[in-house]
Amino acid sequence: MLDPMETGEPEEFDLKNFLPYLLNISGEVTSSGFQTSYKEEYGMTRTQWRVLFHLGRYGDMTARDICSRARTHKTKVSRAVSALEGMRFLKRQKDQNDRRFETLCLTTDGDKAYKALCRKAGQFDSELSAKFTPKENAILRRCLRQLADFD
Amino acid sequence: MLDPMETGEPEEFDLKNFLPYLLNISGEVTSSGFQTSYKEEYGMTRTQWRVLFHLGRYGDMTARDICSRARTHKTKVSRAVSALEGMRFLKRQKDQNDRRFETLCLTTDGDKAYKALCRKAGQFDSELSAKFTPKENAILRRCLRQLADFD
DNA sequence: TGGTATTAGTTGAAAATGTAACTATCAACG
DNA sequence: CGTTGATAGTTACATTTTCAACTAATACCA
Repeated sequence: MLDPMETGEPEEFDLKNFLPYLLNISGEVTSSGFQTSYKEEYGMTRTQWRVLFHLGRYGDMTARDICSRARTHKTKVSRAVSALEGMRFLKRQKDQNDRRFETLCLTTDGDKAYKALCRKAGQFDSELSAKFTPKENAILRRCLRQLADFD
Repeated sequence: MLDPMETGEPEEFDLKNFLPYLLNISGEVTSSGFQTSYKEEYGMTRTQWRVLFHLGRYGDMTARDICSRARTHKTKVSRAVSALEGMRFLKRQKDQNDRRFETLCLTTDGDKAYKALCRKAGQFDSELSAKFTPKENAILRRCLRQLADFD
């Protein structure tokens, strides 16, 4: 395992501090715990959860809006929308001015599911937040929003 | 971005501050940028990258070790190991004392790939770190390690 | 007009992942 | 021994995601 091209490179790189890796692992760990609450009860995937929450939280919008707000690819959103439509959680409405668009809006059932999951999400987030001080929480979230290109 | 809709409902939950969501989005955004460097050049997936880096950074170990250190499911690791073996980036060696185990170790090619990608990763991480102050970086990484159940 | 480029969204095939069951090896205990 | 149970790793099958076309509607511009 000796490498003749070794140029005395300092081996300072530490995987456990590499941000993309850390973000993915912590994202998987935290999400997989929370996911059971909607997967078992509603048979929903993570992407479907995202779409539901965007509509529930920010009101009616197009698939394109969800794509850009959630930095999610349009095929993922398209399929999630179809699935949620099949569950009768949302409806589509063609824009009469520009018929390429369709506005998505939650049905009563969809809104009910959103509100129920919203409570669970709030509780789950509180448990996670409890691990840190208010200041750490603020910094953590601000950094993450910046990395996610939010704001 | 628009603020919460004050339509009457007490809407305290904010998606953009929900930790699992934030972690996933920021993880996807940061990883997808970095991923091109190993996907195009080595045809490697994210899981394969993980396995390669664990062996490169921490030395020979079993698949089980990688599973627990990277919090990755054993089927993912198993397939990544097979793929990396097919690329001649690693070899397996049955443990003579307990033949259920096999120790994985990088080949010369695997180590070369690791070192090349290591430089890119270090550079990439520096660019990300530059967005924050040293203190923010320290807090961010410490929080993430804790969420990931590291240490 | 008409031709070209964009944009919103869908679809099919290939790749990756998740889940559960499977093989093989070893340990513990009668 | 032999049975039971645990552990390392693989495999089969279903689901999800990715990637590259694709349709349909609109915008731009000569």
